Amino acid sequence: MNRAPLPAVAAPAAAPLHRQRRKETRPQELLEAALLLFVEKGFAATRSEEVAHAAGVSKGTLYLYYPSKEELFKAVVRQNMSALIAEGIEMAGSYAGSSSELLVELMNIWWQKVGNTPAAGLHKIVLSEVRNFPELAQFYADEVIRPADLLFSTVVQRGIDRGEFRPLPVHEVAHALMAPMIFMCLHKHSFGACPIQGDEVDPDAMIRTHLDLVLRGMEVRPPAPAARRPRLPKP
Amino acid sequence: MNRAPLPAVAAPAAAPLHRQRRKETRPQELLEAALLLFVEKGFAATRSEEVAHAAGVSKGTLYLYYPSKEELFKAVVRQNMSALIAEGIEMAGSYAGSSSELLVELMNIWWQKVGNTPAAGLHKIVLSEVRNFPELAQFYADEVIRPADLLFSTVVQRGIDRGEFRPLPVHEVAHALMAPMIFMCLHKHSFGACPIQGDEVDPDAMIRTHLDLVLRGMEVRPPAPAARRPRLPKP
Amino acid sequence: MNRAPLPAVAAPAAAPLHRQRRKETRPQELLEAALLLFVEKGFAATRSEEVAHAAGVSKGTLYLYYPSKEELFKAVVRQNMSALIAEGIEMAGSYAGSSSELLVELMNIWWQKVGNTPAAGLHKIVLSEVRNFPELAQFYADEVIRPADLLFSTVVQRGIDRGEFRPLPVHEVAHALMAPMIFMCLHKHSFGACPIQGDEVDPDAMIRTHLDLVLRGMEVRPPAPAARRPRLPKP
Amino acid sequence: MNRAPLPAVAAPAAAPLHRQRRKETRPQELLEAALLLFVEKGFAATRSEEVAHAAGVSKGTLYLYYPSKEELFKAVVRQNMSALIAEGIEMAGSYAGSSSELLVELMNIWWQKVGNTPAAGLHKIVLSEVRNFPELAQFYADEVIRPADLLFSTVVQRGIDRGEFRPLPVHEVAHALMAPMIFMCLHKHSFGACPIQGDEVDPDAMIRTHLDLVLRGMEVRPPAPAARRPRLPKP
DNA sequence: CATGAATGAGACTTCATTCAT
DNA sequence: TATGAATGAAGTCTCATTCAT
Repeated sequence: MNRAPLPAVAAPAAAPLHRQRRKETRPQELLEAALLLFVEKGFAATRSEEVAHAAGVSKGTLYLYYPSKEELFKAVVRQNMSALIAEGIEMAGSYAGSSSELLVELMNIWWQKVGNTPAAGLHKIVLSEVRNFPELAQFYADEVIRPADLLFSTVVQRGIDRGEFRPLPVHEVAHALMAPMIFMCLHKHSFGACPIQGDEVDPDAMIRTHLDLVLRGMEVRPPAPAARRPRLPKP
Repeated sequence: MNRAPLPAVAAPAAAPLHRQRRKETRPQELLEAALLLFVEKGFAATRSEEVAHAAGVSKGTLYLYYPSKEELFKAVVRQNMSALIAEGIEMAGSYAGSSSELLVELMNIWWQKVGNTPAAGLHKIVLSEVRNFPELAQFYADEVIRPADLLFSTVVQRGIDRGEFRPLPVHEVAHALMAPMIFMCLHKHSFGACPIQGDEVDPDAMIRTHLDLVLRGMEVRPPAPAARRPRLPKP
Repeated sequence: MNRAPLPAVAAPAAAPLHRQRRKETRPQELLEAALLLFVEKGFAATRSEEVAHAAGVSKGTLYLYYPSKEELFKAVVRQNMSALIAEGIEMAGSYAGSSSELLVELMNIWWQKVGNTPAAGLHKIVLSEVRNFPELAQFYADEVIRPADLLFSTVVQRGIDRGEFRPLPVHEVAHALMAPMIFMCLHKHSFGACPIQGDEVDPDAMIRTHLDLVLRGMEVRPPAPAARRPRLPKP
Repeated sequence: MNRAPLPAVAAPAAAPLHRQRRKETRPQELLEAALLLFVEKGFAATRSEEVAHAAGVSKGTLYLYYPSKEELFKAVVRQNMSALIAEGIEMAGSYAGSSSELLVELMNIWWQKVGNTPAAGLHKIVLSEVRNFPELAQFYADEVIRPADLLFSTVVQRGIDRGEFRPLPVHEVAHALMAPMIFMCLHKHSFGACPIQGDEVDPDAMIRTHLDLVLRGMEVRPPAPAARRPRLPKP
């Protein structure tokens, strides 16, 4: 594949300072470099030497902190995962406004703090690599999917309880709410990063429309005349 | 990574017809085997010998038809791409019912003929590998994204023109409609394929809910009292 | 250590014949090359590429036949081991002469067929590497040490039974008989292979003397006057 | 190979005396640790960090005393070599008893002071590594083999001169006497250190038998009737 | 003196690709 | 055409050695 002579994605400002000791900050620097490269090129196409170089250290140093490329990968996932969760949880609790507004707020913040962050690319790597790292699947489900599901389900239920939303299957709604957000993350770090003619997707506009549609669709109002409503497929 | 001794994903059903299998179908068989394996393990983790073996031929034969693994990969993408598009286009035109019903129908069929097909996994590989195969980006945009966008945009516009839907930004709506479908495809071929405790997502239920919400959100109806409607974020 | 640019210990007569297919003979050739190199330099100091080169093939080919350097090593031991055993067993049986003569005969043949063979060097590698390959210990004990012990013990017992030898602890005698033989093998492939001033050990003369002494010491004769016999240490 | 996380074979018994341990003894401690580890795992499989750790110092400190692992190895050999020789020489001279008794005494003491000592393992490493350290060969021959040969040859000659032993080739007899001793040392540090089923060799019993046989074989007595003596092989 | 973080040459191993049969 | 043995570039990882602190 592409094999530029060590791109030095984030080459250290001052190269001459060789052999500086920074045991405390090294893991973090390596993790950041690795996140960027894994997201950009995928796990297999990222050489461990590239990661080291991008973090401003030599090949050997990487292995001082992570015993293998696989472990480095998992560490990247774990680190960013925890961050992801922390974000979501801390904002869930005591909200006074309407549930619609809370949802908009949540989505909004999530997009700002996660979706627009390099960590958003994490979804892409995990998606690409779960089959090769089966242990990540459960981890991701426990640490990301379920908590997020819980968060949104709770808010949706709150809206139903308060009479803001019509009765709805909360988990499915939660998924329907999140799916386009995740989708945009994935897009941003795949097609979105390539120079494509005529495919300008504006994430913000898309998300705004998505919320506009779905929130309206959740409102408590008399359904449209039966004749006009299409029959939804049953599995 | 996992390196089972050549799992023979689709071992030649009928070996007895010694090297007399129709040579015309070789490329097709190779592409099918490759699709399955690329989807399952990713591009890099799939060995060309595995593909050959799964297609019932020897390693050398693969190179008789495709000059490299990269070309094989692109051929897989191209072949399945075309199929994807063909499906959608052919049904768009002459539909008599309501636009809502048409959308439901389209989604429905797409899910049947694409989403539930191994070809759906294509999205996953392309997503994972575009950055390593920049040429695929434009190709994918031209062959998949834009046509699909066009298809859905047209139907949405039709609905607006016929007074079924309220005025809406058609492209964004098209994306909002498709995103959860694509998302489900991706999920199915990543997390969905792993044995996870407590993450049972039912694609059909989710999609039904998604359509229910969005179609309702598109309907022409007096908006909710201004006070209750949350302010949507502006970029 | 020494890093000559691929010594080609036994470089193939005709180098130009690249890519000749010899699936049948390859394992044997590799094993022979490996035996020589392992004996000469030890396991760790032998690069797998050297072995391949000495066998006239490329690095990759080695791994077509043996999955790792460790497995290659074990295969070398196993192969030569079996040979060793076969030699010993086949000569044990029906001997008509005196037990002394039989012992001399056995030692003689063993030295011709094993001691003077590259396989003799096997003792050295195994000795050097057992601690790193614990599984070899049992293997070697079962396949080499015990059978050899049995062979010699049987002959010694035969001699005692026939009144040729005085009553003796057969196992200890067996070991005392073999030890100098093994020692010579080890010497031959270590110091013996180095150009040393003033250490000319003549294996044959040494072995002849060893047998002369020990066989005489086993004979049935009135012991020397008690006064002259030294007290042997008791553990 | 085996790569336990630094077993600390001889971890510093008393750590509290912070970096105040007598600097004079450092080299000695390093040599001892190195001897143990080299004997146990071989030269290549012993990491210099392990040696340092076992001696209770850091990796860097090792290099303050020995410029390289090779030099450390040679120092280990040299140091222990001298010890070996010193032992033997000092007792040879003024002995009053019979030569048989002197030999038994020598063997006895050697086994106590060398054979049962970690230094005995030295034979193993040197044997394994001479070919990689050619300079050691001459050194070892000069410092160990020749002096030992001289020592034993002298005693044998003394026995012949005094009419205790029959005329014999003294050097060969010296070798025949030593071989089983060396052999037992080697065994002790290779197979002897592995848990093997059914190969219980008792070094003391074996050595006792060896001496019993050989000393008897050396006695001045009428040879057995010519007819019964086997013809020894001539080279 | 001592430390231990950092380095980088070098070893093992994989696998896409070639080519004699 | 088809095969599969053979190749060798390239990647992962180790560890002897260095050197800033």
